[in-house]
Amino acid sequence: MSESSNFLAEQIQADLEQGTYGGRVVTRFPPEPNGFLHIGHAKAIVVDFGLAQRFGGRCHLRFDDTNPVGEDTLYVESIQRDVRWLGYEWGEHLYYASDYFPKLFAFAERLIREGRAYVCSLSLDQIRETRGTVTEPGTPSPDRDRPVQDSLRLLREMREGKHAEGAYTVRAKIDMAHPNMKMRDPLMYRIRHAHHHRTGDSWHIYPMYDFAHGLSDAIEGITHSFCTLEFENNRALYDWFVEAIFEPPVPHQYEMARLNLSYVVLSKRKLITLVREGHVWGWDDPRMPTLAGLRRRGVPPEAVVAFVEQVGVSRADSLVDVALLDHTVRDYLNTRAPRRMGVLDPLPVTLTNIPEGEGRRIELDEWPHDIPRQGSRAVPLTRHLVIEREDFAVDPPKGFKRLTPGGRVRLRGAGLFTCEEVLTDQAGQITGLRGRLDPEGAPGPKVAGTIHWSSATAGVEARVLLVDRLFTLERPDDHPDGALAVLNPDSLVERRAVIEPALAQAPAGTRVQLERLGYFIVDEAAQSDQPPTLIRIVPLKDSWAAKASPAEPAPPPAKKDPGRKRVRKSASEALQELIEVRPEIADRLDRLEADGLSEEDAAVIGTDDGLFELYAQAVAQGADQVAVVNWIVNDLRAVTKERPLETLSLTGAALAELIALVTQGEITTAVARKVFARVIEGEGSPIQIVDRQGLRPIRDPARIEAWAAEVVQANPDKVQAYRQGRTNLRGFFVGQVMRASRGKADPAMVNRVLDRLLAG
RNA sequence: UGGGCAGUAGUUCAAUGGCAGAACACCGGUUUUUGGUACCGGGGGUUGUAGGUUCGAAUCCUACCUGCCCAGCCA
Repeated sequence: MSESSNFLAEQIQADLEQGTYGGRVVTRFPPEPNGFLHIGHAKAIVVDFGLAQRFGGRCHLRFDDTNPVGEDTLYVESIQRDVRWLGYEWGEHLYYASDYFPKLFAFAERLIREGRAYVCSLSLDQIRETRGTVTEPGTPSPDRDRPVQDSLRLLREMREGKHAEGAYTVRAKIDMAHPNMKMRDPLMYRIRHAHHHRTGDSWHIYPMYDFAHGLSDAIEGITHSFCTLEFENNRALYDWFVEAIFEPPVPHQYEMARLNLSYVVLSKRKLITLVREGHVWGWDDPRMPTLAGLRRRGVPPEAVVAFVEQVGVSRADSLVDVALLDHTVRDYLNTRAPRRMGVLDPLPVTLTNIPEGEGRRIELDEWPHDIPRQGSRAVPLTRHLVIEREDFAVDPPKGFKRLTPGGRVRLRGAGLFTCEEVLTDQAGQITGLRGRLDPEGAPGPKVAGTIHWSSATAGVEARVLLVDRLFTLERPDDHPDGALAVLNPDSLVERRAVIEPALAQAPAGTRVQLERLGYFIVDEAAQSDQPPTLIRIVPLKDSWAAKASPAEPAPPPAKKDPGRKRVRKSASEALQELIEVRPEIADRLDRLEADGLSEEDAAVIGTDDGLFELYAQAVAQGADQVAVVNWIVNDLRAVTKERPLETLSLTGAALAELIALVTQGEITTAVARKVFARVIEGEGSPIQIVDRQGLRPIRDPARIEAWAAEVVQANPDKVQAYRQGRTNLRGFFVGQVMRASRGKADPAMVNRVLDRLLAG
C-alpha cells in the first residue's frame, strides 16, 4: 500500500521502531481454497502484500486448507492466478496449512501432556448444550479431566481412523464460564473421514481454524496477521494457542473492517446462488464482483488496487460507493485506452454529397489533445453512415447539443453534417437522415456538438455487452425478501453495434475507449469467424444524463427489526447488591460523600479497594479531595483499563505531592500529566521527576512575550482572521506558544499576553 | 442480554490535547473536434447525545443512544 496513514501501518512502524521482531515484517494472505476470490479479498490482498512491500518485508501465500470438504486444487489455482493478476508475488513463500498437520498434531499432544487439552466424547448436540449462552456460563465436559494417557491414546486412534466422525473431539482446556464464548473449551480437532486435496487419505482428523491459524502463523515466523473484524473474539484464542507453544516474539492478529460495496453482494453463499440459479453465466460473468468477473469485464488490476488504497483501512463498518471503483477505472484508462468509434444503436445517415461507392480513409488520432501520446488509425468515410439514434432529436430538450432537423453537428474527425431530410416509415418511426457533409470551417452556423459515427458499409458488426449493477438496492441484503428480489433486470444488455474496422481486428483483451460511450474490452470469446464481442468496462461520466433525466427516487428505506427492549440493571441497583455482600462499602460511600464527592465519583472510588486506599492515603497527606478524585477518575482510570493498579508505582503520598505541586503553582497541569505518567512507571517521586527534568513552568513575562510576539508576527493572516471574529484560532496561537516553550509556559500567562497582542 | 468492537461532510477516510481536512459524490464556471479529461470555484459538520477533566477536547474520563461481532465438529 502506498503512503496512506492507517492503524495497521502505524502498528508495523511502531514494531519496527521498537525492534519487536528484529526489524522483520512478515504478513500472510490465508485464503481457504473453497471458492473464488472477490473484490473483498482484493482488499485483504492489497493490505497483506502491500503493507509488507511498503515496509520492506514479505507476504506469504498460505492456503488455509484445514477442512477438506469443499476444498479443491481448482481453487488453489484460481486463487494464485487472481493474486498474480493484482500484481503481487509470493516467490518461494507458498504454503499450505496442511503441510503443518504433523507439527500441529505434535502441538496437540504436547498440550494434552501439559494438561491443557483433552479428548472429549460429547456429541455435537451435547457440546452445544454445555457451551452455555452469551449470558449463562457453560458446564464442563465430563471428559475434561480424562487422564493424559487416555487422551493421548484416543488422539492417536482418532488420527488412525479408528473412530466414527463425531465420536470424539480434541478440546483445549480453557474456561467454560469465560464471557468470551470462543474461550469455552474450543475444539482443536474433529474427525473427518474425508479425502483431502493434498494429504489424500492419510489423516482422519483435521484441525480447526482457531487452533491451526495462529500456530501456522507462528511456524512461518509471521509478524503481523491481518484479518477482518468478525475475528475479533478469536484473538484471545489466537494468543492462547500461540503463547502456549511459542516463545516471544510471537505473531499478533489485527482486525480491520471488511469491504462492503454498494449494489453488490459479496458473501460466498450468495455468489454461489447467483451462479447456480443462472442469474449470471458463471464465476467470471462481467457483472460478478469476483476477481475473475472484474478481469473478464476488463477492469484493470491497477484500478482495483488504486480503489482499495483509496478506500483505506479502518475498524468501522462501512459501505463503499461503487462510484469510487468506476472512478479509479476511468482514471486509469483515460490515459491508457486508445480512442475508437462505434455506434451502439445505429441510425442510418446518407451523406448526399458523397457519391455512391466512393469513399476515403481518414486518419484519426487515437488520443485527445490533452493526452500526450502519439498514434492514429484509418477510419473509412463513406456515403452511408450510422450515428447513435439518441444523438438525433426531432424535438430537442433545452441544452441539447446534438443533431436536429435542419441542424448542424460535427461528425468527429469528418466534418460538419447538416440534416436536410428526415426519413420515416409508415408508423412515423425515424428510419434515417439525409444531408450534406461540409468541410470544417464551411460557411454556416457554428456547431456546439460533436457526435461519433461509423461507416454503414465499411464498418463491422459487433456484439456489445453493456454491463450494469446486478442489484437495484444499495444494500441488496437489506431487502426483506432477500437480495434476489432486487436483481436488476437490465444488468446485462446486448447490442448489435457497428464499429470501425481497426477495432474489429483488435486481439482479445484490448481495451479501448469508444468515444462518448465508455471504455470497452475485446472479449476473450471473440473469434475470427463471428462478430467480435466487446464488453463495456465502465461508461464515461455523463453530466448530460444527470441533467436530462430527473434524479431517481431514493430507494425504499431498509426495514429494521423493532428495537429489542433493554433490560439493564441500573447502576444504583448493582451498587445496592454489592453493598449487601460487602457492607463496608456503604461506610466508604458515606465518608466520600461527606468529603463532598458526587454520588457518581464516590461510587467509582468506594467500590474499588485499591482506588479507595489510594484516595484515603492522598487525602491523609492533606491533598484536596476534589483534586484527588479528578486525578483518580480521569487520569488514573485511563491507565488501569490496560494495567491493573497493583502493577503501577503510585502511592497516595506521591499523588498528594503531585497535587501540591500544581496548587502551589510549581508546575502546570499539562506538565503534571507528564509527571504523573512517569510516576506510575516508577521513575521517582513527583518532585524528583520535576527537578530532574527541569519541568518548572516558565513565568518570565519577557520570555513569554517574546514567544508570543514571534508567533503573532509569523502569522499575520491568522491574526487578521482572529480580529475579524475567528476566535477559534485562539487555540492555534496558544498551541504555538506552548510548543515554543516545549509545554513549560504557564498557559494562564500565555493567554493574558496573547489577549493583549491580539486585541489589535 | 454477558463479552468484544465501532460511531467525524451524502460516502470512505485524515486530524495521535492546539486552525475540523482530503478523496469520491453533488452543484457552478473555464478549456475542449468526446456533454470525457484537465483546471478553477461552491455548497455542505452541534465530530452519536449529555455531563466531567483541561487555559484549550473529535482526541482523556463517565453515563446513555445507535450499529456490528460471538452460543458451527465453517473460515
